[in-house]
Order: sequence, then structure tokens, then C-alpha cells
Amino acid sequence: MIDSKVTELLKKTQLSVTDGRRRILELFLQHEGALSHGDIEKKAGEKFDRVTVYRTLQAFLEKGLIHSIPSSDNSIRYALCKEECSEGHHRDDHVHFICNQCGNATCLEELVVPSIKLPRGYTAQQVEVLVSGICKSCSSR
Amino acid sequence: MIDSKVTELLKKTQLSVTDGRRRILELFLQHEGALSHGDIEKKAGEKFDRVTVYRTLQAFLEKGLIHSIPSSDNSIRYALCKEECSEGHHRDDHVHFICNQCGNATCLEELVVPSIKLPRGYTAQQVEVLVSGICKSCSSR
DNA sequence: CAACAAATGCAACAAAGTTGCAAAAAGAAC
DNA sequence: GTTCTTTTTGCAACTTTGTTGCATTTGTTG
Repeated sequence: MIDSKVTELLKKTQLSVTDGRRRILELFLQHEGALSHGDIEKKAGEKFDRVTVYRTLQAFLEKGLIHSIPSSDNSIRYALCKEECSEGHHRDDHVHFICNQCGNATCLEELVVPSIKLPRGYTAQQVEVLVSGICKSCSSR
Repeated sequence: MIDSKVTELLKKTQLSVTDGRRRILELFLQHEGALSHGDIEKKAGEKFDRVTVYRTLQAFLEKGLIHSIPSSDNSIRYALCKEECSEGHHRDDHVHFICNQCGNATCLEELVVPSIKLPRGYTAQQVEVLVSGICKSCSSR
């Protein structure tokens, strides 16, 4: 069932359905939270080449299947986009949370980023809000 | 005059005053906006070893002289902290702006990040707001 | 200006990311 | 299903980025 969803998603974005893409997309669907390139390599790396992972993430990004979450420690993470996203048209306007304890990153889809009033002369095209702290599962331990 | 400020800053943070540190700190003071490791290497790299740049930035970060600005393109940038920052005690609560045209990053010190109300179970320790768009100097051209 | 502590440069590595190209797999047409 | 075309993959080679240990140099302190 998750398998058919994977295929459906790939078809919808006009990406040809290959083992690698299926596997990586599956990882995103299974894993609640964001994944870094490294994570994916670890989880699927024995079956696929490093280069394939790079190219797959690249393709997913371009097609609007996933979006990237900035980081200040050189480990950019990626997370699934909601259905409304498509090529070029990202609607990636939620807050991202990174746990300082477990290191996991999650999309807080229910929290829309606030609009920021910029100084005269500046034009905003995208706003990213990155909150770090202690996540739900870490604080309940 | 900028030279004495550089020395003063280093002294205040109990870093020994060396040519490399002076040069790099000078770059930050001169250059309005944030600098990536690469930028610094380009601007000062012929005089100093790559490793020195890494270690200097590391030291500046730890002492609270600079703070890092997350990115989603693997080019973390650094910018000078305000005076109030010190070891451990960062007061780095302003909005960061990245220009999609010229690529420069600036601290919008006058814009304090909004407080974000998180879902139950989450605790915020830091909030980072990253706005991208067109900056002042690019839009006036 | 000694004596000590700290920072630097170098070399050697490890890890991350990129590119070109031949082989393999997917998609389309019959 | 077979064939043809297009796309993707894996591999190799390479570039860039980041790390570590150690001897040498440079700063700091009295």
C-alpha cells in the first residue's frame, strides 16, 4: 500500500519509476521527520551508489517532492512536501524544528511562518523559520 | 583605528592576538554582511593556511565573536555578533536576509525574531528566521 | 628576555560532492 | 512480449571541503 503511494507520487511528478527512487521515497514516507543525505546513504546506501542518492534528491527537489531544511552544521535535511507542492511551486511555509538532543528535524506543518515586515528596499520571496530546542519525544523521557 | 578595535575585541575575548585572527576579524569589520568560509579563504587565503581559517572561525564562534547563519546550499555564513554576546551567551535574535540575486547575507539587527508558539511538548531554545529575496542594493539597480 | 602556552603551517587523511561515460533499466510503440 | 528510444544508474576519476597530529613559530606573562 505504501508501495502504490510511492509509485503514484513518482508518476504524478513525471519521474520514471526506478528501484532507487522508490526506495528513497519510501524512506521519506516511513520516517516521520527529515532526512539528511547521510541518513539516506546509511539506510539505503548498500543498495545504491552514492551518486544515485545525490541525483535522486536533486530530482525530487526540482520536481517539488521534497524541500530542504537549512542547517548551520553542514547537514542539510530534506522532508516530503505536502501535496500542494509541485515543480516550481513550493508551498513550503511551515516552521521547522530541530531537536538539540536527538538531532531529529521535523516539519511543524500546523505552524505557518509569520510574515516579516522588512526594512524599506528589501523584498521577501521566502521565509524560513528554524526553531531548535527539545522535541516532543525527548521531553517525554 | 579599525586596527585598534580589532585588537581590543580579541583581547576582550581572551584570544591571543595573532596576524591571522587580526586579518580575519578585520574582514568581518570591513565587510558589511556575512562571510562564508570560502569567502574568507579567498580574501585572506593566500596569506594563511586553510586550516588556520577553520580554527580561527571555530575560536571566534566559541568565544561569541561571530555567529553562524544556516543555509540550504552548503555555504554556512558567519557574521559579527553585537557587543552583548559573549562566550556561551549569544544574543543572536535578529532576522537574517539572503539575497537571491547577489547572494549576500545580512543581519537585520533591527528586526527581532518573533516568538513562536510551539505545539505541546516542544520547547524552544533558539529561533532562527531566514528571509530570502531581493536586497536593498540589488533592488535599487 | 626567558620560559611557557598557544597558534600556525604542513602533511596526510577522510569525507562530501561533481562529472563523463558506458551499461542497464524504464517507457513507449508496435 | 519484442524492439527501439530515452532515461537512469554505477563506476571511476576527480575536486572540494573538512579534520587530525605534530614540529615549528609566534604570542603572552612575569
